[in-house]
Amino acid sequence: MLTIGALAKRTGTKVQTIRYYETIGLMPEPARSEGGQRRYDQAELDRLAFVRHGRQLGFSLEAIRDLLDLADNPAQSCADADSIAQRQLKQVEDRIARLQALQLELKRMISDCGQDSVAQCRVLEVLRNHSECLTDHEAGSDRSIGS
Amino acid sequence: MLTIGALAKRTGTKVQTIRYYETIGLMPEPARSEGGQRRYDQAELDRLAFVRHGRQLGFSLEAIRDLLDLADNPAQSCADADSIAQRQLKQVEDRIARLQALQLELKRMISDCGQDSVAQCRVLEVLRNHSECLTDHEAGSDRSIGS
DNA sequence: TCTTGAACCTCTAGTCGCTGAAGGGTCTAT
DNA sequence: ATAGACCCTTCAGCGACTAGAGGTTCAAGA
Repeated sequence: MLTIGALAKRTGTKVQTIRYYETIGLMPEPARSEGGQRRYDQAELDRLAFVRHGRQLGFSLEAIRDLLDLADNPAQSCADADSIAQRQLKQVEDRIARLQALQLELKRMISDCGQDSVAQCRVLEVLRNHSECLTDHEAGSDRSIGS
Repeated sequence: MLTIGALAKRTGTKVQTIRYYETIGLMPEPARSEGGQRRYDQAELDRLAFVRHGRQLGFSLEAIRDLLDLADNPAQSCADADSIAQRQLKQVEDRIARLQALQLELKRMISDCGQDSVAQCRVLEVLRNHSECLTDHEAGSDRSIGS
């Protein structure tokens, strides 16, 4: 029987994060000690490890919820899990492409900047004039892979 | 004199976002019509364009605030603007590296999955066993470039 | 001049995935 | 018995918006 602190240490999660996962129903309500403290067993440790690993791979909590459901029903086809992973891969690839365009633009902007006075600064100039950019960098939404 | 809607359209920004920028002091309080509606001039259009372009390049609003200050004081050296841009470039490069590691892991995970039953699903298996991963993918914080 | 309806206003709350802090209670080792 | 490390709940905050409710203003057409 693990305390929440021990579970946190073993999975590299913060204590508050575990409680947060419980409030949103991603982790089950655990057993409690006499005094009301949470006590976890192996199944809960496994589940949390699964969640954390999914997060490290950039899956959203919603995606992880779906993957957990699949993992809990071992009879059915794994096509669903595959398609969730495919979607995630595609998102990662899109993000990489977008970031590489930004990287190019930033490099160009910086290398042109001779660190003169602000009046002729390339960095500021480029920000002022989008037309000096090579790419569109419209940028869709991009948030992910927390901590 | 532009209405907020016209300004939004010209800069590709949502109306609410402009008002949000005003509440956090990134955009000045504009003039108002008799009836109390916001009215913008060219200087404000330029400023908003600068902000949006900075966002597209992945700068945080804090970084943009600093860049705006620099742009407003054209006498001083542009080394500061340069270093803000350098920092941004470094962040982008780190993010790319991390995403590429994820990409590899996801690809490996997916290609091993023959879409059999969930019991043997590679995707779920990999999530269960971090030890099957090639990389550490510890992942620092990663959020950026909202649109 | 009146009316329509699109666009504007303020204010509040929600998004995602946590994180931190306040103000307490519990557990365990000495 | 007591110290102090750990645990509890609850609430607020982060960044950068986004959405909605409920009301007002504006410009154009009849």
